[in-house]
Amino acid sequence: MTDSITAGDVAAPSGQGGAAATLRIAVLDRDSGFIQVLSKRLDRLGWEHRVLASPVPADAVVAMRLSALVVDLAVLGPQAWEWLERLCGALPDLGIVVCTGPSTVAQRVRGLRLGADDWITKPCHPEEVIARVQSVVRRRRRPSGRAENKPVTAGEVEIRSDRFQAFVGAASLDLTRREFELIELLAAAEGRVLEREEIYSRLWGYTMVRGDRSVDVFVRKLRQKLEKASPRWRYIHTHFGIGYRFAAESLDADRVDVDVPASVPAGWDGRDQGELARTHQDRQLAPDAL
Amino acid sequence: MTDSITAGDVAAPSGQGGAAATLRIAVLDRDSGFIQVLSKRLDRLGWEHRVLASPVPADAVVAMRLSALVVDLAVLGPQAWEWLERLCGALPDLGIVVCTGPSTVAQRVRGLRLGADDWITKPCHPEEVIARVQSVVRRRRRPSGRAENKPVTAGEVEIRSDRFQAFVGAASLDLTRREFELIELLAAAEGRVLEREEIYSRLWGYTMVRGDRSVDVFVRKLRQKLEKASPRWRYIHTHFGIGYRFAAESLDADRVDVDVPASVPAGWDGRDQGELARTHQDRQLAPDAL
DNA sequence: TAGCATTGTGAACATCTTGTGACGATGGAT
DNA sequence: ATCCATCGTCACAAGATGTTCACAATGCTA
Repeated sequence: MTDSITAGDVAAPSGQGGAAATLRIAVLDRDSGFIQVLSKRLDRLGWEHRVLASPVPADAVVAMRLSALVVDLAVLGPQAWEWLERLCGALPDLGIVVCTGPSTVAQRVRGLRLGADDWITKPCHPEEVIARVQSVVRRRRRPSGRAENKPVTAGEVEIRSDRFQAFVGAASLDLTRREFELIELLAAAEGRVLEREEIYSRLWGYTMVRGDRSVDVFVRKLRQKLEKASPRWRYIHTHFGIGYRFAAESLDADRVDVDVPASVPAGWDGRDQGELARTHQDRQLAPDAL
Repeated sequence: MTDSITAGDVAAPSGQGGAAATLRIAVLDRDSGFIQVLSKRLDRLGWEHRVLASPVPADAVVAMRLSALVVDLAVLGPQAWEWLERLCGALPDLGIVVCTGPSTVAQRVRGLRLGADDWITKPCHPEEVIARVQSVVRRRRRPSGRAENKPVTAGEVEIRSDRFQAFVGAASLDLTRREFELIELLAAAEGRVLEREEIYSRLWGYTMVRGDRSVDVFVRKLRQKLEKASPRWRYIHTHFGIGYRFAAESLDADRVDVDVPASVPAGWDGRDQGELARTHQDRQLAPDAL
C-alpha cells in the first residue's frame, strides 16, 4: 500500500526454510537516543528495520509486512489502547513489543491482554529489547520441523516441503511460491475445512478484507495445475460460504479412493459421481474420513 | 491511561465461541508467599496448576503436558542455564516464563536466547505473571481453534465443527452455513429451550425485528434435512410462544431415547407418540428439564 | 367452539459467493 | 533497458443461499 521497506517480500509467516530468516522490524518511537542505539544494533544484526515517529494507521502497518513492531505507547497518545487493540486484531501474527516509560501493573496487564507480546520498561538495554523481540518472533514459527517433515502424499500428488514443490510421479506441478504455500496449508489441514479468512491470514499474514478474492484466485490456479497433472482426481473442494477442504478423491467410478484409508464407505452421498465431476462444489464426505 | 484491573476488564483476543481452554501450568519456586498468592489467582482462573519445589528432570516436565512453566532460576542453582537449555530443547512448544530476583541485562538476554519466552523480575504482581503467561501461551495454540472440538452426537446425527457439517452415519446432511450454525447452536444448548430472539441474535449478530420469520424458516429447512437423513428420530422441538429445543428422541415405540438423560421425565406429556409424530409442536417440559 | 396469535410451508425474489479470464503492477533476471 | 514470471484486482456470469410473503395448520384463551 504505502511503501515497502527495501528488498522483496520477507518470508511469509508460515514459510521459512532452515536458515534464520531476516527479520523485518519497525520501531515506533520518538526517543532519538534510544532509536539511534537500537538502530545501530539492528543494522549490525542485518535486520531490516525502519523508524516511525508518529502513530501509523493500522492499515499502513499491515502493508509493511513486519515480523515485529516495537512501540512506545507514549507516541500514540490517548488512543493508545484502541490503536493497540485494532492492530492486534488485524495482525494476529505480528509480534508486538511495547517498550515504554514507567507504567503501572494494571497498564502492563491491559496491554498484554490486548494482544501485546511483551512489555519492556524504559530505560532498558537495547540488547534486551532485541532478545525479547527474538523471543517473541521465535515462538511465532512453531512447526519449525519443516525440514524434517516427510513428504506428504495425497492421491497422486506428493508435496515436498524440502523443494517447495509438488509432484505427480516425477513431474513437477511447477507451482509458484504462493501456490505451494496454499497446497501445503490445505494438505496439512488433513481434510478439515479451512475458512477463507484463516487461509488468507496464514498465507498473507494479516487479516483478509471483505471482498478480497486472492484466495479464490490461487485456488483456481492450483486447481488448474492439479487438473493438468492429475486429471482423474479432485483435490480441492469448495464449501460454499465457508472455504476449502483438501482431500484426494478419485473420479474413477469403480472405487472411491481417498488419501485417508479406511475412510469413506461407498455410497457416500447419494449423489452420482457425474455431478462431482462437473463442479467443484462439494458435499461432505463421511465424518470418519478423518 | 489509568485503569484498574477489574474482573472482566479485557476479553481475551481469542475470544469468541470457544471457551477459553483450560491451561495447565507448573510453578517451580520456593518463595512461599509468591506461590501462595499466585496459586490463589490460578485457582480462581480455573487453570490446572502445580507447584514444584525442586529442579525436576526435563523428562518429568515433559510428562506433565504443561502449557507453560513459571520458574525461579534461583531454585535451579548453578546448573540453571544448562537445565533451561535442555528443557527448551526438549519442549520447544512449552511456554517458559522465568520469574526470578534481580538480574543483569546479560543474564536476561542469555535466558531469553536460550529459549525462555519471558523474563519477569521479582518482586512482581501475580496478575502480571498471569498476563505474561497468557501472552506466551496465546500464540502457541492459534491454528488449532475450532479443530479441537470433539464431534457432538445426538441420536443418529453427528455434528462436526471441523467440517462445518452434520452427518448421519456416512451421509452428510448437506447443510448450508446458516443451517449448520443453527444446529450447532441448538445442539450446544443441550436440551435447553432457546428463545427465537436469542437464536437470532447469536446467528445473525443483531437483534431480531418483530415479525422476522428467518429462524422459523431455517428450523424448517433443518428439520427437512434431518427428517430425510434420520426419519425415525425427532430432533428439534417447538415450544409455542418461546422458541426451540434440540433433543434427539426416537420415534420407535418400544422406548424413548433421549440424548440428554435425566431430562425428560418419563411420560413427559401424556401425549401419545402418534401425535408427536404428527406435529413438531411440543408442550413445555417439566421445569427441571431446564 | 370461535377467534386471535403463533408456527409450518412452499415459492418467488433478492443477495451473496464463487469460478473464470484478462489486465496492469512489481520485481528480478537477462 | 527489456523481458518474463508472479501476484493481486476487476468485471462478469453462473449458481447457491438467504429473505420475504401469503396462506395453511395448529395452539391457546375466552
